[in-house]
Formats: sequence, C-alpha cells, structure tokens
Amino acid sequence: MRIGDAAAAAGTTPRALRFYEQNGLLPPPRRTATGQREYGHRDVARVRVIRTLLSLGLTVADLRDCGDRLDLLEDDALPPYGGPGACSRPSGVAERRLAALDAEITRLTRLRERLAARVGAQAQGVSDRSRS
Amino acid sequence: MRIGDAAAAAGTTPRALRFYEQNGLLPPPRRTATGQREYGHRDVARVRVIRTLLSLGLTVADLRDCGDRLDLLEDDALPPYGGPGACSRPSGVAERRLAALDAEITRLTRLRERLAARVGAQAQGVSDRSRS
DNA sequence: CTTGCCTTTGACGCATGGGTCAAGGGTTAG
DNA sequence: CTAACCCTTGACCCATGCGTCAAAGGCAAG
Repeated sequence: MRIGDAAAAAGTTPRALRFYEQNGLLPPPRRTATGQREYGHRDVARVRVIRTLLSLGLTVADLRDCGDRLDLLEDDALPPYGGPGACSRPSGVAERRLAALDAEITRLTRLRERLAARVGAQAQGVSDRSRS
Repeated sequence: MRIGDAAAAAGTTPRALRFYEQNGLLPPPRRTATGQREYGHRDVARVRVIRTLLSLGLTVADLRDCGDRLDLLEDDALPPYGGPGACSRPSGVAERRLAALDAEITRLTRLRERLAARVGAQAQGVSDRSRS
C-alpha cells in the first residue's frame, strides 16, 4: 500500500501522513527500492487513532509525548475506569490537555462576561447552553 | 511626542503602535520634517482603548471594521443600554465577537466532555467553575 | 516509448499580535 | 563633534495542522 491509498483508507491525505511521520506520531514506514513509502493495515489503524485523538483536542506535541504508547488512549484499549490502578495513562497527557481545556474555557468565559457587560445584558446563557 | 514616549504612555511598545497603524486601527500620525511620527494625547487615549478592546477578545479585524467609531465601544461612551435605540453599536462587531466566543466556548466544552469520557469521570466541574 | 497519475523532498502560506534583528539616519547632551 | 540613544522601513520568528506549489523521479497501461 503506498501513501495515497493508505491516506485514503485512513480518511486523510498523503500530506497529513508525511506530517505525522515528520512529527514523530507515525513510525517511518519501510520503503520500496525506489524510496516510496509502504504502509500496512497497522499503520492505517494508527493513523485513525491519531486523527481521533487530534479531533479530541489533543495536540501533535501531546501525541508525540505519548511515544509508542499512543494506543493506550485508543477507543477500546481500556474501559474509562477499571479500578484503583487503571488511572495510569501515558504521561498524564490527557489530563494535562483536560486542564488546558479547562483553563481556556474559563478564560473565554470570563472574556465573554466582560464583553457582554459592555454590549448590554442580553444573552447570558452560554454556560447553560454549554451544558446542553 | 515621538513613538517611544507615546508607546510608554499607553503602556505598550513602538512596534505595537506601528502595527496598529499598519492595520488601520490607528490613524497615520503627522510626521516631523525628517519623517518621525508625532503623537498627541488623543492618540495615546485611542491606543489605550484599542488595548482594552483587544484584551476583551476583540480582534484586530473587528476593530478595523469599526473604523473611526472605535470610541463608541469605549468605557464611558454610553451606558450599557440607554433605551430603545441605544443598541446601534458600530457594525454589530461586539455582538459578532460575542457569538464567536459563545461558539468557541461551546466547542471546547464539548471537546472537554468527550476527552473526559475517555480519561475517566473525574473533574466534571468546568461549567460550574466557569460560573465562578 | 509515451502518457498520466503517484510519489519524493523542500519551502512557503494561513491567522494572531506583535517580538526581534538589521541597516541606516535623526536627535540631543556633553 | 561625537557618543548614545531613538527612529525609520523591511523582513523573518513564534505555534497549529496541515494545504498547496514546485521540481523531479516512479509506475502501470496502451
């Protein structure tokens, strides 16, 4: 499988695959004699995991910090909480990202409040709407 | 008053003033015979307003869209709601930014929920904390 | 062999709000 | 006059996740 097909199979582009490789998210695949990248099903699966985690708000740096244990964050790897030892997620990456998300949400919410105070008192229901 | 003093008076840097000028937030000031920018108190005041509005989450583009009526968003310009006509804020810039903030907050909150669902069920209190 | 699509690497673009450096000229105190 | 600091414009830098273009070579079908 060359890069175009692998990318299509994973629902993305060749550019993205090379980008992941350059940034240490994807191990360098073997090459054909002429230097073209050759991927297998495992690679495609890993790319899917990468995309899922990125879409969850993790950054490239987060996933790079995970190293090869990226899979530990995967969908079916572990149930959310398996008992008093299952919390040992790789590097606490997800926890750090959660904290960063919390900080950003708090910052934006404060901003919204201050801006709203100037514009007028309409539409204060952000927090409520965010609870959906 | 040359750029360095004006910048200091407004609590920022010469670079920022030139940046604001290039981006249409600050009118081009008159120049000395040798081309150096000359600022007055009005300019300094305007820079302060610009910085306040930027710190409130408005973008440079927002303020540019406001044109010269930037002052209408200023602290003491109008009381928040002066009656059935006072809502006519310049270009609805603030309202649009408010909506954008809401959208971003909602997006991040959803992200947080999804990420938290993977990591475990701890620390769900973002919305609550954001209510402060 | 040729055509046409696929792949390679490298480099620039985007949006944000300036920071920082460079090369050259102004200004002012001593 | 000169040192020392200020100002001028222009251009590259930061982080993010790739998109896009470019030049050049690979690969399979006709």
